[in-house]
Amino acid sequence: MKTPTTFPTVLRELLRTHQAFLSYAASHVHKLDLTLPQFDVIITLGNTSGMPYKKLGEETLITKGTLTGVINRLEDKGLVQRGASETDGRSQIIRLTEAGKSLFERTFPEHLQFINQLFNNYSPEDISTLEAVLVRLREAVIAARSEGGEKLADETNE
Amino acid sequence: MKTPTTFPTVLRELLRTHQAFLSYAASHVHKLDLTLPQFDVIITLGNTSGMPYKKLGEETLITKGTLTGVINRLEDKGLVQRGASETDGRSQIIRLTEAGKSLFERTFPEHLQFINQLFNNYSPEDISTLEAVLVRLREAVIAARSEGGEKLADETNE
DNA sequence: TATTGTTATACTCTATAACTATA
DNA sequence: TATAGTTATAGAGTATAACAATA
Repeated sequence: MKTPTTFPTVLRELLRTHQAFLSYAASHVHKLDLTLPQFDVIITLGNTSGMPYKKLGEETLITKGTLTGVINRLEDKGLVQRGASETDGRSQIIRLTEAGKSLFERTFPEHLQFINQLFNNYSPEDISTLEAVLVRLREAVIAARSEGGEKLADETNE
Repeated sequence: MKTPTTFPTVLRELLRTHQAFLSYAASHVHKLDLTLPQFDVIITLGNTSGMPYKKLGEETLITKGTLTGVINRLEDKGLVQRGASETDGRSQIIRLTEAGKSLFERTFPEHLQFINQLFNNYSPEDISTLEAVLVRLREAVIAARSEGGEKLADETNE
């Protein structure tokens, strides 16, 4: 009698939707010969004039050791490039190359089209509701994460 | 002038929330010495009396070659076990061991508590809205996936 | 012949920690 | 001393294809 009955469904839906979405997104991205993290870097850099390595890691949630490899592969593909920072000798600025920009501009609308298609039968209100809910959800996640999650055990049986 | 302005925000939110959620969920699950796919298998098998290998793969969206490895590792940890099918000599039934059940029962409520915490300041209406939106979203994803995504190119430049 | 699951291969991501070079 | 990024290592997931056993 400890397990609440209100939330399991949302949890399941959230996880399953996640999975379905990620799985489809991955197959979509693979057609571009990119992995999900690689594509993430591309769209994060898209419409910017580049950003420091460190910031890129924070935005994409890719840890620094991993990020080096991801960027290397994108560099090998000619999609991004590293440049020195003007202000900090330790820092690297990562930006899209022309090829990278072109890829971004070609694929981002397509990606939006894909999303668009998913939201086909949603009313504008549905969309703004979803958006609002997602924003709050993310903030809650981030808050929970920075609390270290120790609170979890506290109230487990209530 | 091609990029619509209505959906990018939802897309960003969706992706970022995904990431934040997955990232936190992963760190949460790692405390149990499990990976996300492994935990996925555990909760998929939880509250069931086991299911065929094939069905497990369909539920978790893990492809068969990969699933063998995931199950092997869970078997090494003593959390799941394989059994022969009564009706089909080719088929394997995967179920939780006692240790696996105990883990599930211990951690699932905690997981719910984690989710619960995220939805702390949500009204029941918010939750049912989110849930309904997620269900529709997933259905759309699945529909899009089974269409093979070829439609994507069709209307890309409009 | 088709299907279930395993094996094999090659690549990518992940976490972690040691290391360098700048600050 | 602290920070930015790289390098090294080991483990795990991924896609793909070839394979064995059963249907």
